[in-house]
Amino acid sequence: MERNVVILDVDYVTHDDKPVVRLFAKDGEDNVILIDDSFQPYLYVLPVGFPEDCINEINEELDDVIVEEVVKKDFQVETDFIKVTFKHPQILAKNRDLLRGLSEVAEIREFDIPFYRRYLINNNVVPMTEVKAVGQSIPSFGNLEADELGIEIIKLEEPLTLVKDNLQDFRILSFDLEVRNPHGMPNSEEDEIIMIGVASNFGLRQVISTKNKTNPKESFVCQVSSEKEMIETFVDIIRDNNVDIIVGYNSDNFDFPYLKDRARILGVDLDIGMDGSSIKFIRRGYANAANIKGIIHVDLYLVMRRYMTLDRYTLERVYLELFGVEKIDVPGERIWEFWDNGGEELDNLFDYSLDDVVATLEIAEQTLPLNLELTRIVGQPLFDLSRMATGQQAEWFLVKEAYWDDEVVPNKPGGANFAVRQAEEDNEGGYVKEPEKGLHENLVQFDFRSLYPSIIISKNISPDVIEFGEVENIGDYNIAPEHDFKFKKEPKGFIPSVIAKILNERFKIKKQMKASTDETEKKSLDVQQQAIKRLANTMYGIYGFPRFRWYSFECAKAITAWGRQYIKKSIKEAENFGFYAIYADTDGFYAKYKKSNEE
DNA sequence: ATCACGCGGGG
DNA sequence: GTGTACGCGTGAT
Repeated sequence: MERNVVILDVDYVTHDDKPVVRLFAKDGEDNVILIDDSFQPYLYVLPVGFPEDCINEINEELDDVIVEEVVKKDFQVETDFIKVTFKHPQILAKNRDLLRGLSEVAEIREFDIPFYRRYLINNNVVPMTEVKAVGQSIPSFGNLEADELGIEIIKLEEPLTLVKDNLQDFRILSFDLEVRNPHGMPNSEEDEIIMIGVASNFGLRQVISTKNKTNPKESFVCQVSSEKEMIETFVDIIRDNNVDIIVGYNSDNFDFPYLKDRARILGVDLDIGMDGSSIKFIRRGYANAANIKGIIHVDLYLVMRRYMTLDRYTLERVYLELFGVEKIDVPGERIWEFWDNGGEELDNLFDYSLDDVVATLEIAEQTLPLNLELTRIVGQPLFDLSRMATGQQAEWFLVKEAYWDDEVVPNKPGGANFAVRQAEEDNEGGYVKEPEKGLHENLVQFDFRSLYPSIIISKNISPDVIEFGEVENIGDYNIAPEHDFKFKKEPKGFIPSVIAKILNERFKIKKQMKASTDETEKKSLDVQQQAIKRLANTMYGIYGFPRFRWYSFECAKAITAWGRQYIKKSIKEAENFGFYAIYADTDGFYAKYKKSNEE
């Protein structure tokens, strides 16, 4: 059978000792899980000497692996690698150190790329796009029973093919808890949930509570008899409304953990996952991320920290910044009093609860389009992408590009290397001319368009074309000011070529945008080009952070050195025409016109 | 200066 | 889960 579905998320499970990728997808109101058991984990080994010697050594040490010689590019140079394919990602992880320690092994590569991410990249499966799935509909898989869960399970028989990639109409639901906490911060063991606010982009506006407004007739409150019923009602709302994306504000750290604790205490099942599973908390560094299989949970707090630069990121502050409107505010430590006192105060608390959850929804509607575009460009799930730093987004984009370029990706800098790098002085950054005090009138403004990306492309700044040794013909190189780092003019470096490619894509989109007469399409194209711009601008940052794969302090220094040279040169040039810069920063300056005989 | 530590958001 | 945030301000040394 074949069926067009939208890919929402991905994971893998172990079935008969084999890793099986599961793609959580939707076809309208139908939940579909696609099963693919055809993909196997692998890593690359760089041999010390003859590949055969290395292959023999690996075969002696490891059972149940496929060992083969392959030619891949390493910093653009065709290189003999050995590809080692394992039966399971965990077996790969277990044998990494052993492989690294072998005498014929110089280096291991691509050993730390999560299995599901490798799957998406290598199979060109892009989350939040519509694809055609060809396979066999099966009644059950592992502990999944299709009828029982009300889903369809399709075992894939052919590679997925893209149908549509600019989908926008996802069903978004926001939620927010209010808690009765008279003794400081809420404690889930003692403090009950008193309200659950829900709002959606398909018209839902509701607060579930055990109390009601003074005038229940014209009320948005859904009154229930207990906290337990409150949670059950919330679960039903999620189940019944075919939700694609659930959003909250700080919901990774507060709402979902709290909800899960209370549900456990009250004996409520939170089995809202497409596979019948409950909310799970995935460790990400020191923080947890709340995950529901088949429903994408986006914590907007994390998104907003990347989306805009503010001194604080409270819901109120972010909302004010985005919409210029003050929200209703109830101080957290007084919520319990409003609840207990009832009357007008309780009415206000209900209004506050609804206001919060509606604000959260509005923020989602404002910011998710960009993140959907980034998801499709980067090629990793929205759940992951919304929790990545921009540098990580750029890195996973590059990992994908590297695969299709036949490049083996560099390892993350680490270990002893890391300490040395960290000790290095900070990169100088852009040129800043402190603004002159006073009120300036009749200023002219000058700035470079995407200065750093342009420099990376025009000077071919890339770790794979940097030359540290003596060179024969200096004319074959771009020489960075101040530091004299040498970059080959040919061939084009990996990162410059990737940036050139996406900026070209951006150019095409902007042209389409201008030509388009459809407002919705225009808007969507605009978001696409913004997403690309963000990614291109982040590439510079990739060079400057010591824990990224393409870290290169030399490249980072060369970019800013050229940047300073360009801006200073422009200021000087402007002076020749009688313009005097009163303030400059990195890629632009403000100047005023002065007559030649004036001071 | 340098370092270790802890915080953010949420109620 | 082929894993272990991050960047900044504070107060102590």
